[in-house]
Amino acid sequence: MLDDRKKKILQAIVEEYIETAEPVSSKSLVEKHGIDYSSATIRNDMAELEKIGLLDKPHTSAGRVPSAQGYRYYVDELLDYNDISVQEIKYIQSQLETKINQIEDLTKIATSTLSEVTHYTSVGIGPNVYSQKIEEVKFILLGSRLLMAVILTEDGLIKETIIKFDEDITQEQVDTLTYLFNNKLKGQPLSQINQPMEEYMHSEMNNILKVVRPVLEQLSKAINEDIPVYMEGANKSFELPEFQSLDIAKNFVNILDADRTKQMIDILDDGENEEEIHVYIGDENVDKALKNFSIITFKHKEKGKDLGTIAIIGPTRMDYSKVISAMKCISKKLGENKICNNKLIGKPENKENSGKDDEDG
Amino acid sequence: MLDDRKKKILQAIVEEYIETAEPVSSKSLVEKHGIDYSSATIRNDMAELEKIGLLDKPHTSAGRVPSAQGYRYYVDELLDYNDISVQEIKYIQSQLETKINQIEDLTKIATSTLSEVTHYTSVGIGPNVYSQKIEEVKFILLGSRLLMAVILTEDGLIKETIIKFDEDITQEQVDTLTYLFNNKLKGQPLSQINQPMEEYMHSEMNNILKVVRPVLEQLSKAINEDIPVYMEGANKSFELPEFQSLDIAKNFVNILDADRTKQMIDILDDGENEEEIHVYIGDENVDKALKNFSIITFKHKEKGKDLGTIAIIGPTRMDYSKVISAMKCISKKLGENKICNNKLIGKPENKENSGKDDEDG
DNA sequence: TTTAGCACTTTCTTATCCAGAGTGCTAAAC
DNA sequence: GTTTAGCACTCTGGATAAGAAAGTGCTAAA
Repeated sequence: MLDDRKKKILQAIVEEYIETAEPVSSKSLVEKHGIDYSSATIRNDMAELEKIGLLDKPHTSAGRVPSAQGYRYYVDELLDYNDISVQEIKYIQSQLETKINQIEDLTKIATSTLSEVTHYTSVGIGPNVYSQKIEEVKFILLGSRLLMAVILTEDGLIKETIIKFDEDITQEQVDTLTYLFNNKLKGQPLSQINQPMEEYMHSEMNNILKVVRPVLEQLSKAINEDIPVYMEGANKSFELPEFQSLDIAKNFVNILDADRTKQMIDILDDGENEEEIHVYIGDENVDKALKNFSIITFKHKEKGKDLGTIAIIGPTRMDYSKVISAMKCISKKLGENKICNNKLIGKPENKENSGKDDEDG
Repeated sequence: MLDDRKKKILQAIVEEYIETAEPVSSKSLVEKHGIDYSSATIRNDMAELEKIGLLDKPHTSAGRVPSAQGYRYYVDELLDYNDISVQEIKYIQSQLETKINQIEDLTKIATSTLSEVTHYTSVGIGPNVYSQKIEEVKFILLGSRLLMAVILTEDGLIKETIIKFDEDITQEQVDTLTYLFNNKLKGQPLSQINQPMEEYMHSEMNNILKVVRPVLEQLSKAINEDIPVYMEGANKSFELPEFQSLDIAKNFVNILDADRTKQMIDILDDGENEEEIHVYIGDENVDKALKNFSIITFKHKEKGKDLGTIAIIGPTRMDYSKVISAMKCISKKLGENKICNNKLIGKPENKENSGKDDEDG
């Protein structure tokens, strides 16, 4: 355990470094942070903090810089969760009050709002489709060879995709399809849409198989590929001093581009069971390419339903306090509004009757 | 007009510079490019080419570098349109043979293929929705307060959006809606969806107005916002030597991020009437931020229908020859396949009967 | 018209020096 | 035992200079 003075020193160094990006000297702590000891005393403490691994030294005659562990200690023990101004709170609220029609839109808005408020790069991904359960599948004939499938999940997610056939299909076939799919798939998770269906269909109705197969193919393709990814403020990161280093800048672009989808989802959707906000500092990230970056994720849930994940990616010298405060503010607002419970899929709701919360059951 | 030797010199300088990114000396032209004159002679020619404005000199004792005008001359007069290997052609063909269900998917695939082949950053945008004419509008009730609208255009574009209501709506209302919209909008361009409709509806049926208004709002929102933008290989650009300059790198990120959508569309959808491939070199670009970059656009058309635009963005020192060759190859393949004419929207087609081309009319 | 030759210019690299900033340690003060 | 003043030591970063390398432009000759 650190004594109070060491805590104060560590906090001051972290905050000063986050603000200035310059190594922090013992003298500046006395002068700017009101730590009422001589610089020599502070130097002794700094040496010890370095020995424990909470501080680093770029070179002998430079000031100190927080290590990854130092940031970790700061985040776990010293953080201020209210580092957000009234204006910012109001801005967040106004943004999230926009009328939205789909959960994905909400994730998108939250992603850009978060980037606006924090001035960091944010990435939002849609909810984990795989585990969601199917409520209904609708098929709409758009042309004689063109079919649209709309999947509604119990969590209120809507996913549509288009299937093109090589031959004409009839409304009758579509009706059979609708019956079959709903009969078999209702209540099943989307991940189940692959093999078992085909087998089932095979035995069930042989003559409709040529219709079923392309539908299945396209459905699983849509489920696997179409997880929406939103990104905001990639350019903001380039204004940060650490992006003077070409290597870091390159690395960053590589992370965001290319397999950003897969990469991110793999990383972000990892810790399922714990708190809604997670902080991964520097080399705590599984991916080695992220060793100079920190990621803060926020999983948007409502009554246990996964509604998407929003993340901030920035240098390890990140304003953790600000980011986490903003996330908590967004989280609170989302919770208050209840804009994204299953009323979104159009179930009747009694606006004025606030007496009873009609849950399913 | 340039004499043959000067042309040869200009071409050699452009190509050498594109390859190496280093100013080209008179000596290297003799040694590496088989121009059979002494370096002094070449120097004289180079001085003249510089006087006409086709070459630049970073400083007195450096070699020469093509100016924007120099690249322009090269592109207009000296370009090789077959700068693409058999393997690359095969790769392009294999990529474009993937089964696709929507025109947008084709644009997406073409965008990534182009980036793969050229190693530059490519951007693809969907067709210009605004001018497309409506073939049919379908409404599907997804829940008691949730309506999906699907717009089919004459060019085979499919655009769907979701409208959420504050009150329950009935199938009857939806039917009326369908009748009204199709009656009024068929054959109209999408841009017409805004005011006139509302006025019409107003006089027509007063009691359905509360349903019509949100539908109109959401439809025009969808039309205005949802022009898909695909980007591929942003990270590839960062490997180029010009991206050592932080300013250029920053600029690039700014162009691609933020208002990339608007910016790009404004720039790319400019020259309507001319050829399908356009080259904008350095300060030829309207946007000043692009003065260090060149953009090559390729408008994908079929029977006069706009099916999207694909662009390559890179430094002015770009392999124009390679990019244009690849685009022509993609263009040819797209034309051969006819995968994206209006058969895509499911109209019957006689595969074996190649006798008559059934156009509408 | 072309070319050999050479002076001139500019960049790039390397070395050296010096000021500035900050630490670590020792010995004294509290 | 804790804190502090003082000072030697270390490392960076900017300025300056010198010399090598690369290329040009121009002149005079082929």
